[in-house]
Amino acid sequence: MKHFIRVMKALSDPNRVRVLKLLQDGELCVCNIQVYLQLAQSSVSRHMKVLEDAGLVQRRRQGTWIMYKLSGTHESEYEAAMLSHLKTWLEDDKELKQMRLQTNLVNTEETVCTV
Amino acid sequence: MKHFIRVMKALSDPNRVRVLKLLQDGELCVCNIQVYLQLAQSSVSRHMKVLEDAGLVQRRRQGTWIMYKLSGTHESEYEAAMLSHLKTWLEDDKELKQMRLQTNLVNTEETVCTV
DNA sequence: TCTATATATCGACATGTTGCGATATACTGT
DNA sequence: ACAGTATATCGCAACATGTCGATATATAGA
Repeated sequence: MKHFIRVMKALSDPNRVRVLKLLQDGELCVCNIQVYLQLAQSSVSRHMKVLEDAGLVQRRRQGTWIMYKLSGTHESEYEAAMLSHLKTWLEDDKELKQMRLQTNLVNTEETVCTV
Repeated sequence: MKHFIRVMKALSDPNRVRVLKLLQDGELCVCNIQVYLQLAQSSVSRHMKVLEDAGLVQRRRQGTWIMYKLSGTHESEYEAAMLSHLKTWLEDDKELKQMRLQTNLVNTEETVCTV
């Protein structure tokens, strides 16, 4: 029950859902995510910790960057199922579409973490 | 997005998840749910409102009782998918098992809303 | 209409969450 | 070792949530 609640809580915040949708297009570092969410760096960092604790994202260090991606291995079936659903859910969301267009732009600029 | 968040928030509280698991065994009125959750009546009532607003449960009045059951028709795919998952999820939870055993007991006593 | 029962709503309080800026930590390159 | 960059953590304020008791509302039956 505890872990299920943790996953549901992680998915209960719009900004965290936005991150998960962004990560569907590929790995991102905190500094990039910050640009899309328009939040303070400390806020983004905390959201990412919540997502990681829920088993929804994985991190790896690449120099000074921390790269986040959707979790591939799953502690429980909850994360796997929810990440799978999110691939199709919210695809029509205008705000998310707009945000992900920006993702593509940033990914082609030199500011991206192309490691 | 708004509705998705509403569903996730509704599922982010252990007591509300307990209610949904209880309702898998059949319709229940607030007074019965109150017994299982061991909460004040006003608290149960508010939890039920959250679940209803999320489209997860349906209510019908039967005299002075309000009978709640898992929602059959769904405004969005989120509720349907989550209710479907919950049928198999958390089935091994000891605390939930214990609670649902009590359900069976209560359902055979005259205290039940056998309408 | 009056009483009893079931449920919903209100107000208050404690706790949890989200946001921020400031600061600490970790790594890179010089 | 030092400076620069990226990320995490801390402390605080604002807001949301969960709980309760008290009260309001709705229905059934006398």
